[in-house]
Amino acid sequence: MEKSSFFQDVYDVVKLIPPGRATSYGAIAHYLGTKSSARMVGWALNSSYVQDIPAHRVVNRKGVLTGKVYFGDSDRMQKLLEAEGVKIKDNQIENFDQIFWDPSKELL
DNA sequence: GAACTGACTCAGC
DNA sequence: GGCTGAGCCAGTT
Repeated sequence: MEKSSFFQDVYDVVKLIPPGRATSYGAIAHYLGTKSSARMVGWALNSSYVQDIPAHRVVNRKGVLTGKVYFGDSDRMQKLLEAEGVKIKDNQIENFDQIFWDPSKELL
């Protein structure tokens, strides 16, 4: 972990996401300084789903649970979010604008 | 060591 | 207004 991995930065930010909140790949990528690498953010989680990363709090810019299928069960990601008070409608987060957590603003 | 891929995002048509 | 194409970086093959 001492290795300066772009992934490690992603994990750290995702872990800092408070319960009941969610962020987007682009927001994390922007916080890291590279808005263009939004794909890497999601991919980072895919490569490290085995770790204690609350990846269920990370969704795409539309608030859709794009990676829910990677959790093994399609409903697993949704239930995790609902357990935190996040409303999910058709695999999409309701009031996403309200629960949206921007690391570049919250963490500063 | 080079090519491919990948849970996204933006812009153009 | 919805779909397609191109771009991004780093890990995997």
